[in-house]
Amino acid sequence: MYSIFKIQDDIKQGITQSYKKIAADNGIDPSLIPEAELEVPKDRSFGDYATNAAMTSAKLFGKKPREMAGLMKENFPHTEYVSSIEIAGPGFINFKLDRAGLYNVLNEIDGMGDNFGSLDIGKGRRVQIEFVSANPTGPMHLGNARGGALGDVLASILQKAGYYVEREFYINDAGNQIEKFGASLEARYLELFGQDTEVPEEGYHGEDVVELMKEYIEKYGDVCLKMDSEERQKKLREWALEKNIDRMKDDLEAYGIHYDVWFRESSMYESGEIRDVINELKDKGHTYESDGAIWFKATDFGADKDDVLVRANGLTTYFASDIAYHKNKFIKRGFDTVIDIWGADHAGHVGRMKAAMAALGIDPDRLVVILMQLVRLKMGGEFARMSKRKGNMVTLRDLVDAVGRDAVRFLFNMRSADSQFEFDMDLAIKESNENPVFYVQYAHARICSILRNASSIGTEVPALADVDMTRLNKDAEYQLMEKLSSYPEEIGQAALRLEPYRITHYASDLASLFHSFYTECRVIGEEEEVMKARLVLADSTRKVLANALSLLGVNAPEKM
RNA sequence: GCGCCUGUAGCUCAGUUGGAUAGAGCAACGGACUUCUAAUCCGUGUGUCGGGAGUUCGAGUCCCCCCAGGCGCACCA
Repeated sequence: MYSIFKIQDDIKQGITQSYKKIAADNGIDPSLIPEAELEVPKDRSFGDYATNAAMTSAKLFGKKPREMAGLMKENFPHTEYVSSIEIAGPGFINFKLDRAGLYNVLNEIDGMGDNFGSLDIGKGRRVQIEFVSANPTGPMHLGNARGGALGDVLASILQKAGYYVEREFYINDAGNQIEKFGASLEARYLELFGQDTEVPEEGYHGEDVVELMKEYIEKYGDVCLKMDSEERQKKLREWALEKNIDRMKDDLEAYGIHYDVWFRESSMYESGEIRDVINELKDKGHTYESDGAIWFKATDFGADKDDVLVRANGLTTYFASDIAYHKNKFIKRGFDTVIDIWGADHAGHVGRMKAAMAALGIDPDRLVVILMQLVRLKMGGEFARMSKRKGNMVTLRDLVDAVGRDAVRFLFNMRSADSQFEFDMDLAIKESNENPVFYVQYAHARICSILRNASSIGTEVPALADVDMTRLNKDAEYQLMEKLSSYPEEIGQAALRLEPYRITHYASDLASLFHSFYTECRVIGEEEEVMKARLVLADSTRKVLANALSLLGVNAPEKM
């Protein structure tokens, strides 16, 4: 167990003991007492930890908050880590820690290596996280880039927290949009042979479709000219889909994302799973027919409206596929929890999907949908309107090429999913030197530089047993150690609350404390014992920075 | 019209699930390199927390009503 958790437990137990004693003295039923809550005071000069326990329990004990706090302080047992207790404000109890307890973190980092920060709160539970899942009808856009950064890092965090995690990409390679894609391909194909055709109004008008057909003609010439339209579209569609899927894989790999599973919607048509799930819902009486279509009664399960499973023309909807897909995740593959990352424009879909899960007997709480607010691109001081169908968009690939993989991943993980993201392209490219990611990477490179210089004068990072850690006694050093020791807690928070942005913030904070330490405390050239202790501290910081950056999928350079 | 998300410093955003005097980065200004990387550090200030009412010892945070922006409200995905 990490020392930070031991210390917190220590204080919580102290509070509980104190409570019990006071309860006994006053004849109060101890089971009524609320559980102690620890918090970190906003102003650290108050102490390392604080509790509002006296204020929340004052009423129960029939005392004034400050009086209650005084009693609790008197009855607080002696513990290993707490060095002083003070009462302040309306009745806060502030705890200061014995700073020697902080040195433990250096041992933990040394002993655990890359596993430092790992937790077992997941207890091996199986989590699937599905993200990006862009239509294979063209290149991926900025929203996909955001979803990719969020999903990939969240997956890493959950793994670190002890969950079994699979990353999955759902390929919509069937259905209505794919038909339109085929029609668009055909139009461009014929157009390239001089025929007078037009891309359908609702089709895909982007230049990438033309490029695809040029490439196809280069390879296969006019073989599709003499086919009938249906066959031709099928041929072109199948070829283009594979092409696009391969390209998405390449682009995502370049972005640092690797999926465990690429799941095709079409596979569920072949296996019959879509038909089966529709029949299951029918059999259970959760459907009805209206205007020739088959509807799912989502409103029976709390959704705000029903939705169509089978259209009047006999074709199944995306919704039907998605139900079958999620049943596959939960039932066939047995995931305990499924996390989907969707754009905010799919918000209306959430209630109906959960309703469908409930109808299938799956606890809807096991499906967690993270709604990501949309990304707006600012270029030349204006917000660009983008559309895949119109083809006037900046792609994920463009972004990664222009701004750099590290910066893009870091930037997208700086904000919570439910804030809108304004991506200023000009700023990202022009002023990328002022990007926060470089600040963190620079801290890492600086440490590496110290270690190199030390090595060049014959000094390596010493074994911990040979180091007098009490030589680390400056404020900058204590603050750095405090931050290092809070890393596991930060992982836990990020995992439980599904908030990857906590890790970018943590990395920035840690880098900042290191830069301050660097300015205030020299390493090389100091007295031998001080140098050794600081080498260990610097190296520990380097390891944790690299650890956090690796969760983010961002490089930790040794030189910059 | 209804539902979801958002509104906090000039800009971009945090705010530990209701706690103490509301924070950080950027931008602006002033300092700091003969010494381990100045992509750095130190200092300076700015808030009707969109507005109004309410809940209580205590509200940026919770309830209600408005205002503004984004996204939905398809036999599209």
